[in-house]
Amino acid sequence: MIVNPPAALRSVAAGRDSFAAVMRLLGLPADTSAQGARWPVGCRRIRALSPLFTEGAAAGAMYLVRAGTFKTVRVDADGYEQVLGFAGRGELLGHETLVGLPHGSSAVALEDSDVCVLLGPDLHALRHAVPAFDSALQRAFVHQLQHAGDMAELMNAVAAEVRLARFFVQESARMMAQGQSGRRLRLRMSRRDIASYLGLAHETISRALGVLSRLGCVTVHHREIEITDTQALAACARCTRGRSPQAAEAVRLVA
Amino acid sequence: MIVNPPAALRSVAAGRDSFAAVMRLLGLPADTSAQGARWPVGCRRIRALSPLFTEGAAAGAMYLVRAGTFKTVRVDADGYEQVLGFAGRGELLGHETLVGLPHGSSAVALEDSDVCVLLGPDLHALRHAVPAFDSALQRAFVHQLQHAGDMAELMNAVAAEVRLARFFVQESARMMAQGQSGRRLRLRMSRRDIASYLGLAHETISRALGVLSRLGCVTVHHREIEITDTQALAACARCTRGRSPQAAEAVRLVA
DNA sequence: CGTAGGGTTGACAGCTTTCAAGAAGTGTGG
DNA sequence: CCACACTTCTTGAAAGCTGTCAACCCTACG
Repeated sequence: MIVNPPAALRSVAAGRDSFAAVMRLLGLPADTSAQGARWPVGCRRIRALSPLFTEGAAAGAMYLVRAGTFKTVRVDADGYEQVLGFAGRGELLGHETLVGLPHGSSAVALEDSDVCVLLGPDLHALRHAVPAFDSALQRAFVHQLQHAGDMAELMNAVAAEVRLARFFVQESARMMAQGQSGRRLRLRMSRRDIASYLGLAHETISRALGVLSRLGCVTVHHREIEITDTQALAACARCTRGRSPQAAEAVRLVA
Repeated sequence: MIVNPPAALRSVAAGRDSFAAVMRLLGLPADTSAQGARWPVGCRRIRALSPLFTEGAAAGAMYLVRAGTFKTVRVDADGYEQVLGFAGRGELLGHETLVGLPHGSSAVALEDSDVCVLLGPDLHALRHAVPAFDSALQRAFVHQLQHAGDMAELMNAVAAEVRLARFFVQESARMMAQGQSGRRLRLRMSRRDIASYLGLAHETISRALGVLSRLGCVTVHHREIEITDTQALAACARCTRGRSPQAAEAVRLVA
């Protein structure tokens, strides 16, 4: 059942890891005695700004982020780059592999990153051989589907600061889910990426950052965001329509 | 393995169907001799405007739409109703059931509808017993994940007419995927639902309809939409930033 | 040292939101 | 069958926010 990786994968392989490591990354008990635990899994190192896979290409493997961050993007008919989401440690990329469809989006590394490579054939074999893995896969899918709802929530908010505040809240939650503090966000993506993700112009992101900063919600140093007032940030994120009264005041004071 | 449905389900049951019917709805060959083909499947009839399930409730079953249309909605912290999507014949609802999570959104019938009920325990059993069913489920998940990308595309467009045009294009594609003509769209949802789905005010939907109508892309009669110029509609849907020149002209002529 | 890319800020035009009112369709009860 | 109430849809006008264009600062890098 062990498959030799195709030449394209082997040439960039950065070593091998055991399947047990994959299970750990998926948040499962690392039962090294379980079936398939010793199954060798290929790894790839992707340099910053390099693509892991490209939209439209045949999906030969699914990837599990071991370290680093990726953005998934889709290029519109008129050449506009739409950011669909960001993936960090423990998240899956390339789910199309499971059903033999081509990749629906590209994945680009935002920093030097490491991924585990789950080849298509192995994927099916492991899913049947290791029920816990299958469950984890289903859980990851459901989480991603719920994330789609979160995205709608982001776009639903009309005011720019509200969208940005919701983005920070979601990122903070993601950090905390990984056991980190959640008060400090180190953004790996550019303002332009955030803008594309939130459906705004990148200049608007700058301005919205200024507003949230003036509100006392966050302090901004380049790409380091510190959430100084969780309550205020949450309050700002809560209002769906228009701006929050305080935010309007903060804007008025500058003008 | 056959499970008695809980009383809550039994009380609204609208009959039973065979598992082969489920397979057919999922686009699989109706191999009545296959394992599990005779497995009885409960059905429910949902009246217009009634909920199939509610956000936050424990997910006891997954549902396959046999007839009718549903909208999936999530209520924001401030009470605003966000429409996440629409589901028609052959589409799945309540995927959280697979992993034992509560429903992340509510599903409301837009017209009198029928669904097949796939109870949680049965789901797991069938997935293992019938590989083709498992594959179909994975395929449905991947499709839904790709649909999340389409949604980002919708929200990404800045101009209201462009969003609406993309919505029509997607709806038309969905009709055609079901073997229908795709030129006539019978909208089951209100303007307000479309507005929520597209992240716009419902008044803006009315105005955007007027623009597309004046452009000759579509003709509007209440909730009946006829696509009169597929090319022009696609052209309008294509431009990501701002309005198309023709659309701007159409708006200018009125004023 | 010069270039390139990322980030910030300003000014203006343009589009959407909001508030408001009216028209049109739907359903119920007498 | 009609009248009434109710919801949906449409249209108008003003205010406000974002997009765009532009200039500028800063850092990284060759």
